[in-house]
Amino acid sequence: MVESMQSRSQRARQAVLDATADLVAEVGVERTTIDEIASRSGVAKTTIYRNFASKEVLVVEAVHACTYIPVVTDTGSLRDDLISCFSGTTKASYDGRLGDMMLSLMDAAQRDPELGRLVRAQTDQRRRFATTVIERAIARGDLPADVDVDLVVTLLAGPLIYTKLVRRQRVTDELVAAVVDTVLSRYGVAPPADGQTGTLSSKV
Amino acid sequence: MVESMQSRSQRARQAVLDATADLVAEVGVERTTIDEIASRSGVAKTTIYRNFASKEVLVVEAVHACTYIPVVTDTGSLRDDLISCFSGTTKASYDGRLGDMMLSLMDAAQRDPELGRLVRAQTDQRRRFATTVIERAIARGDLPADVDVDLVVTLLAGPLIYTKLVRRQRVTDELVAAVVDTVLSRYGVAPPADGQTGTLSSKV
DNA sequence: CCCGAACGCTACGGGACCGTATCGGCCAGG
DNA sequence: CCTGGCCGATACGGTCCCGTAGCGTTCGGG
Repeated sequence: MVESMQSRSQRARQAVLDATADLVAEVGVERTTIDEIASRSGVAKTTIYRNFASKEVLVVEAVHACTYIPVVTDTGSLRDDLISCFSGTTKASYDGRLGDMMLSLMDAAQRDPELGRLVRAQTDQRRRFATTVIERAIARGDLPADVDVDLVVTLLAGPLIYTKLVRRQRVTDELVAAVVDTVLSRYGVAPPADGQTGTLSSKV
Repeated sequence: MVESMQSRSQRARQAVLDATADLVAEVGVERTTIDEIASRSGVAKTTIYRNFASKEVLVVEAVHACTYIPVVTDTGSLRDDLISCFSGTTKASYDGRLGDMMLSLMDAAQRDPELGRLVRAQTDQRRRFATTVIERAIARGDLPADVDVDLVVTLLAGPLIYTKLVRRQRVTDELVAAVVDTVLSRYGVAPPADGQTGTLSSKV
């Protein structure tokens, strides 16, 4: 009953989730087939059907297995924390395999409730990191208390995700800084004097 | 050789494009099948194959057939023109059938060059409307000449498209105004004094 | 050491689409 | 009127994928 007692099951399971993530990233959710997952992972199709109820469940677990959780910094500077937060989430989450999966996941989420919940959870989770940073700034008095936090998060995340998913361009540090500075300027937080778009603190 | 001499061909063609758009909006590009298009449109599968080389070509033409082109206003007020522009494109383009097609199109565009060009063209076209408005404001002196127009468009369009496609929420007039005002404040253009997010001019 | 549980392999029937061929019917131009 | 060209309907072989069954094998705990 203990978790660590399984060994070859566990290895097989991981191989299946890996192959699923790879396939979804390559050909999308729809074109991902159990047969292909089986042949890539080296796990028999029978075994996959024994362990996963449906392709959707499989995809959900595969996404969870490769989701990155950023470290939310607390430097005392709202601007630096936001830049760090969005550099982290955007780079680590939307680059690499998960980035290639997102569009297909969001598309499939329109029709499958299971995947719909998954995408919503992922989106909410990402937003919560930024929300935390902003609420801390409000508590410090760096932002007015009546700021619409949800709106601010949308103003910050929107251009970055749009750049990545719709325009299919790299999200550079300069873009992140420019977005953060633009939004903060509306609330009276000025960007650093040296250079218009500022430079990212080296720890990213 | 004249266009108006075809009649039943023309009707059939339109029925096929309509059915294709409906299907893509409902079930996505991948699950859209020629058989189903045939049965919905009442046009024989044979005829469809005679007139369209591939499903991708068919989808491209279907999208073109239902693309809305907004009227770019020129009121002399940058703020009003931007709000009008983005209200128009976001509402008319991303609501309705085209809105339901976009995610699936963008996903499919990752793998099919034909659809990739289509999505890119659509995106560029939308951006050009905003670009026009902004460049006119620069010419008037309402904005500094060294403004990064491309960045501004991204800052404006990003939150709206993100709200629509990723969060699956309605893009309200209030959101459009809030986004425009936030971005313009960075460049010294102040929102109207009455109310924080401003009210949309009635002509939208 | 040994037995049971889980796995790998192969094979199967069924279904969905594809793209094409065949043929009969209908509409338009000459 | 009548003929050529386009359309509609049907049918077909082929391919891919599904989900399950049967059976031999292998690994791990007792």
